Amino acid sequence: MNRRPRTAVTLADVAEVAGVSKAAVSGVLNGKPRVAPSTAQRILDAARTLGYHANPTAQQLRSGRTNAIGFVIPELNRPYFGELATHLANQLDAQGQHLVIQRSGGSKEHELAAAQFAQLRRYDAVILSVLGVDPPDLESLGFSIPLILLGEKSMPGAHPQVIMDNEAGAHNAVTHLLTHGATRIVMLGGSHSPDRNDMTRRRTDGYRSAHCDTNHPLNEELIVELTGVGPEAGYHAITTLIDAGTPFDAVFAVTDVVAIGAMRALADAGFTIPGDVQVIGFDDITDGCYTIPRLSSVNPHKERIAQAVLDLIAEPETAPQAVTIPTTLTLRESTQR
Amino acid sequence: MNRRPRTAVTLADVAEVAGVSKAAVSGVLNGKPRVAPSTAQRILDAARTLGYHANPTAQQLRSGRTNAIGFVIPELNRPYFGELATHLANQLDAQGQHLVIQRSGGSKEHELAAAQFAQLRRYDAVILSVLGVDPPDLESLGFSIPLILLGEKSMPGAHPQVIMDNEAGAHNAVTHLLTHGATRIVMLGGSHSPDRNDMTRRRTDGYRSAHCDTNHPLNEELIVELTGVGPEAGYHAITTLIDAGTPFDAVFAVTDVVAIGAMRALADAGFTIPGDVQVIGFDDITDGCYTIPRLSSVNPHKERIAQAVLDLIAEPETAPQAVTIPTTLTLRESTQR
DNA sequence: GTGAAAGCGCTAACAA
DNA sequence: TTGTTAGCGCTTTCAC
Repeated sequence: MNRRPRTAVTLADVAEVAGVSKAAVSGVLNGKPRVAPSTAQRILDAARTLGYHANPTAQQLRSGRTNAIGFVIPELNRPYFGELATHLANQLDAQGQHLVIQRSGGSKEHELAAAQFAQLRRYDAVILSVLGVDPPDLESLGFSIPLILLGEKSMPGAHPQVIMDNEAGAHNAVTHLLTHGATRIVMLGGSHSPDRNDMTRRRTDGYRSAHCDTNHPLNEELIVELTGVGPEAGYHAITTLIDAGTPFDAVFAVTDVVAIGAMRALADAGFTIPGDVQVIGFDDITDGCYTIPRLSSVNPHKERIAQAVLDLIAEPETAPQAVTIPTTLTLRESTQR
Repeated sequence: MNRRPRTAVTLADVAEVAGVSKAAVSGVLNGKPRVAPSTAQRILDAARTLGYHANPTAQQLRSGRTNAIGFVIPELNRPYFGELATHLANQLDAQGQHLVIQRSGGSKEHELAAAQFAQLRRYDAVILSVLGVDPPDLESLGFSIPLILLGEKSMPGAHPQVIMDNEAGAHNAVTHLLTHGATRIVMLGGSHSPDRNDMTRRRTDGYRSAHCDTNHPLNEELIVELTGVGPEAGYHAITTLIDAGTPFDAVFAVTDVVAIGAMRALADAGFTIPGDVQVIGFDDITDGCYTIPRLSSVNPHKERIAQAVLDLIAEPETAPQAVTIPTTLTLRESTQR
């Protein structure tokens, strides 16, 4: 009478129909050649007839393995992460795994953290884009699965990490501007507080060092903090700057998305790009190839980042603790030649 | 000797330290007031001291519940899905659930389907953006969890669905163009084959009916099929059209992303927008507010779609089988007033 | 108010 | 070559 325990067909059902043990069914379905071909065929037939599908939850509880890699990102609608995720997913699909994406942001940071991090134990490994998460937080969570940090700056801790060379990238971009006629460069989305250790801060450091290395004066008023990460933040900040009468002849935006908002604000105010104002973004997203003018940008080499992450996952111990991926500068139409 | 079964702290460990049963621990941790306050406190202390985190896999196997909703989308770097996912995630976070995103596309469609759909059983419900999945496929998968279809056209089958009113949206957009000076409108990303039943086809239907209803002649040569879904596809198609000398005075693009590529191609060829050529896209993505000129678009009301999906998940049976969300037209700068 | 026991569906040892 | 057994870590009756 318990042929249908709930609604789904279980492995036990298949075993019963095929007249074999559950172990035999499990073996055949997982490609372990433990039984005679005739038995295997009988099992396969029974499974198909019943419409059996393995319960991944039970499989994981028993075997400890999933074929899923979690990727935790701060926002779901950011082109940079979308493109990076695509690279990761392509590689993982090819090796029979799959990528699963979750958002870490949302309303309150830490409230989510507690509940959400627990859920990450469902994955074989987790790629975590660190923003507000501090090392002590991570340790206190008692992470038992491989965790790869995708970050801005080397963080002390026991987890391997792939870090983008933010400072060098920003340095190159700003140096290019300074050596191509710019004297007053807005750092759009920069950071004034020296205690922060995030992407914003790292890129501002590069902005500063570029001025220093080329003996250009640096105006703190040109380092503009942003309240958001979307194009509207860049648009609003540039509009405010123009309205205030602050002169500038270039914009280095913390991300391409922000740069796109900035370019719109410049166009609305009647400035030409790159004639009146040059613009460089960061991330080299695809959208930048279709803006008017096409956006020059710091290319973080997402495909290399993805590869480095997967390598780190593949070789848990032997790999170096922190891999830094260098950036290059992609010049398009928003900067002077 | 089996105090540490593996590496993680289990509920049994907490029970032992607190000197209570596993049931008591489980109850307290799940907020079920079954024990005395003093006992509860002891359990909480023990859990914190040991750094206990519940194993979600085991919880699910036993209780059948996750707090995760799966969202399966065709590509990871499409703004429309990113924005829709953000709406869904915002709502779900607020009610203690979380959204998990996976890609259905990738290399081969059906090969993935088999392995991947099985994994979806890990979720309480799955929101599936249907593209190449046919109804028979779905049924054969023996889905045992609530499945919401997010689609273009009502599909026969047992699953509730939220459908975008593609045809009406396209009809409105094209009618606007036809009544504002356009006579030769390119349907960029249209479909010639009448047997398809996808988004492409639905929007082309609206394009056709708009011509018909307003007594405008329709040129099949202006219905251009695309090989991709990114801006490069729109860019390439428009460039080809211009090179071929095909005259046109408006473009209705199947998505905003394609429209953005088209606008770039028009600019490169020296056409003004909307003076020489008007452009309307579909999806009303945020990026459209920052293009030059700002992009007019069919607004599918993603927040309403998200709400409808969640309503359908919340009330499994009582809800209507298929909900259609109407679209509106958002006019910006890429069309004539 | 609390504990004991019975599994959820599966896999990995060990027996046969 | 195959079947039996013992759990993975948790929730949930049911007894006390």
